[in-house]
This record gives sequence, C-alpha cells and structure tokens, in this order.
Amino acid sequence: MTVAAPPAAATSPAGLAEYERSCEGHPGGPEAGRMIREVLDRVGDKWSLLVVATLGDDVMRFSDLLRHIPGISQRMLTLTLRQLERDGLVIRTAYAEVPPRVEYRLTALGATLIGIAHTIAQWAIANHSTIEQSRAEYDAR
Amino acid sequence: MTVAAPPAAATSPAGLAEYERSCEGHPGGPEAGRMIREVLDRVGDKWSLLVVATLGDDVMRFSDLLRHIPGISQRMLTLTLRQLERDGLVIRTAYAEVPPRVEYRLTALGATLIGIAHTIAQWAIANHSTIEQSRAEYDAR
DNA sequence: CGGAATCCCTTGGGATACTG
DNA sequence: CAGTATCCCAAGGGATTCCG
Repeated sequence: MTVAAPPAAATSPAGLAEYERSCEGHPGGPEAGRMIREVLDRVGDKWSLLVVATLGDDVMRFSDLLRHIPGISQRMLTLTLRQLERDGLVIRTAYAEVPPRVEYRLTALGATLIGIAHTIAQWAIANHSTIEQSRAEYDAR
Repeated sequence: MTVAAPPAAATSPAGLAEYERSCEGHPGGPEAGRMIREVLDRVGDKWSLLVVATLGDDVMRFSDLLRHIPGISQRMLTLTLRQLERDGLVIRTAYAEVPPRVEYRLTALGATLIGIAHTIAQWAIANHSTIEQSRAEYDAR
C-alpha cells in the first residue's frame, strides 16, 4: 500500500521551536509540551479520538456507535461522549420518545479533529509495518 | 494569540471514509479505527509524543531530556525511551566513558512524528480557549 | 433504548533507594 | 550520569446489574 508523503515536517521540524519562541516570556506561559499534554489529556485517552473518527460527519445513535466501535463498553462510550459534549466537540440530542432515541453528531469544532485523526491514521498506515519489523529485530536481541 | 487555520480537513472530513473504502474486503483487514488505536496505543501514552517533540532534531542526553520535560520521572523517561527505541523511533548511543554519557536522537521515522506533534500542538493552541469556555458553560448547569 | 451505579481487577506511573 | 529495582497508590476501564 502506498501513501502520500507524511503530512509535513519530516525534514523541517522547526515548527515547535517556532512556537516555543512565540511563547517565551509569557508568565507561566505554556510551552509546546504543555499544549501537547493538554490535547493528549483530552483526546489522547483510549476512546475519544476513535469516537470522533467514527462519528465523522454522520449523525449516529448511541447503539450505532456501540456497534461501530469494536471493543468499547457501554460505560466507556457514555463517559467518552459526555466528556466530548462537555468540551464542545459533540452535540447530544435526546428525543422525548419511547423507546428513547439519542443522536450524536460532531460540532464544527469536533469536526476539526477529524483532520488529526486522519493524519494519525495515515501515519499508522505508512509506518506500522516498519515499526513491527523494528520491534522484531529489537526483541531478537 | 492568532494562529493559522487548523492544518486541514475542517470542512472535508472525507479522508477516513476514503481510507475505509480502500480497506474493505481485506481479510480481517484493519479499519481506520484499528489504525488509530494502534498508533494511539504506541505514542498516545503520557510521555512518548512529548519526548519525541522535545527531542526534535537535536541530540540530547538523558539528563537533558529529564530537565526539558517537566514532570517526567526518571523511571518513565527510561521506559518511554526504551519503547521508542524498540519501535525504531529513537536511536540510543552510549559512550563507554566514565561518567557514562548516553545520547538520544530521533530516527528518520521518529522525525515524521514531529509533524503529528506539531499538528496536535497547533490544534490545541487554536482551540483550547474555546474548549475551556465550553467546559465552563457545561459545568454551570 | 440509553443510560446510571456498583464492583473489582489491571495498569500506569510516582517516590524512593540502590548500582555500575 | 544513567540507569535498575521495589513499593505502592490511584486512575482506567471491563463486566454486570438496575432503572426510567
């Protein structure tokens, strides 16, 4: 499988340094590390990014998500959706019917995360075999 | 703080669907979800991406990394570096001196991760205040 | 159907002490 | 300096049960 070159910066990793300069002098100002930490603490958990990627531009019910995300438990789907809703990444719409129906969709902000999810997926596709091989060699020792 | 528009796909989240189509029919073939899971399980932990971002294109000693990554413990730095080395993302070079000196640098593969780190940091910069606000509103209820 | 609540085991990871 | 080894606590998260 061939994939377009990784998004960017493979040979120009100056972006972070650039950002770090822009943050110097801020009183207690966060550096790139804190930024990465922040977003990782938010969507770097086991399920958040996966829920976002699965949701995509669709509107899905709770049970739809449960089916489309292999391995996730009821509990974790609930918790993850609540957190995403709280962060303004997901909209929850409950219809007063019986049986109840609840629909989820990404907000505009949540949709911007799809780009990140895509970038990550592309990276994985492009490199997982290389990593697998590197592991095998490492473990051989 | 003003930042360039989020990298991509804010309005064209078709990438994942596209990829998913390309994977259909593969015997037990992984979907985008599994790809995301894979890379998240690898560099989505508490420190990996941060070590990569900190390392950048520099060569750093163990103690340098320890100083430049606030909050990381000796133990976690060691474990994280070992894992990154095993995955072929980091090169470890030990010099037979006394006192010992060990240097770390990214491999070419590891350097491709900087793009992801940068993308994530950019996203955080662009959106963290919005998220903060959304949280405050959510919690107010 | 879409949760909330409880139970409980596993993992992550910090603190500390020791070593080549 | 650059680790390794232990201890131990807290959080993560699965399974199950109950509920409106």
